[in-house]
Amino acid sequence: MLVDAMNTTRSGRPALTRPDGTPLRVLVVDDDPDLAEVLTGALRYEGWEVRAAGDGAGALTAARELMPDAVVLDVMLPDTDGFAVLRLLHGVKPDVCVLFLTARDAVEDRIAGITAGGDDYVTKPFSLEEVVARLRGLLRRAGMARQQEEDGPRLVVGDLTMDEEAREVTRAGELIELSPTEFELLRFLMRNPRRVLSKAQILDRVWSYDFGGRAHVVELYISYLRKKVDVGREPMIHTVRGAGYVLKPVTK
Amino acid sequence: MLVDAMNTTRSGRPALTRPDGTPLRVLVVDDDPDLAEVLTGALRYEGWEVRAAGDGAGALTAARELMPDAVVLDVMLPDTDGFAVLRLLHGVKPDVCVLFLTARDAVEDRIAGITAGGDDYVTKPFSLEEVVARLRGLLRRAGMARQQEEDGPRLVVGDLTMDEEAREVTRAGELIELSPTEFELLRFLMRNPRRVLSKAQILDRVWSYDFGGRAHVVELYISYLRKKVDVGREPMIHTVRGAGYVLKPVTK
DNA sequence: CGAACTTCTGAGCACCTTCTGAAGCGGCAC
DNA sequence: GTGCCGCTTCAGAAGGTGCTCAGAAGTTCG
Repeated sequence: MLVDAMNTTRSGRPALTRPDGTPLRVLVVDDDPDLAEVLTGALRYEGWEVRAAGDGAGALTAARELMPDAVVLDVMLPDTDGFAVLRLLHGVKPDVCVLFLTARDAVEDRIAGITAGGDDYVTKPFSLEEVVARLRGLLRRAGMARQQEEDGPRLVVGDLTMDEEAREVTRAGELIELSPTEFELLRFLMRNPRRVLSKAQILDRVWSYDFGGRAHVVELYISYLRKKVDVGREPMIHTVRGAGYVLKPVTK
Repeated sequence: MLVDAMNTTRSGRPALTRPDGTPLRVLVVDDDPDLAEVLTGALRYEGWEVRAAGDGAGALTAARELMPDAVVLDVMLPDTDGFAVLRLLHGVKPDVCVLFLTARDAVEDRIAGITAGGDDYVTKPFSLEEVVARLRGLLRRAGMARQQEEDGPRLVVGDLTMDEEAREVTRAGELIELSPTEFELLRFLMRNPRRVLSKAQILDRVWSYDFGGRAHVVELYISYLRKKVDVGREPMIHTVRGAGYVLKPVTK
């Protein structure tokens, strides 16, 4: 029963689970407590079991207890560097997936080789949608996740489809080209179909956590999306005045 | 079921397996822990079962436990040299394949003698694509691997084909001449069709692990490839702004 | 030893993306 | 009907990304 409750995200969506149906286990390692808190919250929202640690030593202890399927790991830690932690983690659990967090201007330094093993990284500042999407991708490719949806890495709402790996979006079979932000916004909408999403919610999920701008950008990007997704067709993106936006399959 | 899950690489590609369908077993022997870690990760990503050792003694112990199909062996080890280890390994498992890792200026004549026996070598610094490709070739030639794909050492995407052994590439039947780096880049793309590959991923996989340069070279080599592969034809190499590159068969 | 090739760097350019501000539109309340 | 508020759209600035060219340095091969 407990397991059953944890099989569902707090948002009501079916959760991505381990093959045996229990929740995926994720360890968050970052020395910034605020950031760790935000990440932890977002991953719990996905229906996953999450623990946090603030340094390499704590990460190792936590990993031994939790035996996580994946680790979200800041490259810059107070006591050690990410590469050493990676080695230790692989010692604890050889098949663990790792998503590195790294500063934008530090991209070049020690990322070399990290993506080679199938692991991935995200540069700060990042959006929560991106972190979650990367993590889902990692877990799916590693065979650690059981796909509850039918067709894997493909999102489908009505005649609108999104292949996350190929980064391909089609409506009624027609290919649609999207900029990175447009793509992420649409992904968020498609992962929450028929649910009204407020501008604040969208801003929190799709834009980086340090974005100072206003909700106006959301309106702007919705209009961009409509031009590419809805133009000349029955609209799927709807405005709910005073509440937000919804993506719905066309009903007749 | 477990075996079945392991028959697939983490990237979703069908794995090269042992004749009985279980994962190939590879032992990595190198005294540089970072390098061993990267190699281990890359080989696991191929869907193989991997163990690592840091010296000759460790290698022997690990070999007795794992009974590997292949060994990736650094010629320079702290306690002994690779050739002595090789003799010991042959004592444990006479038919084991060996891929030597050697410094560029090392004694080439001794290596040459070894390769006559069917084994192979790669000079440091190497790219992971090269190590993986050599290993696949070794295992295939030794009859230790069952090819899950139909036609063995030949990659096909749309009307583009690559014979890895002959180093021959054709598009629509026409022969295309490529430089070594161009060839390896295209191989990586062809082994991951319809998947967006980031520049960092490409850099990690196709360029040597000690390459300090920037992602700019990837753009440059993509442009070289386009000139040879896509020129005057329907393009197969596509740029996904802000994400990376994809190789796709032409769709109409 | 020289020629051809391969690899990589740097600079310049064009285009794309993102975001701001301002004007326009439309529904809803009064 | 009128005015207000929320949403939409336009136009443009600023910065970023990717492509290409030219050339330097290193390598291979005859």
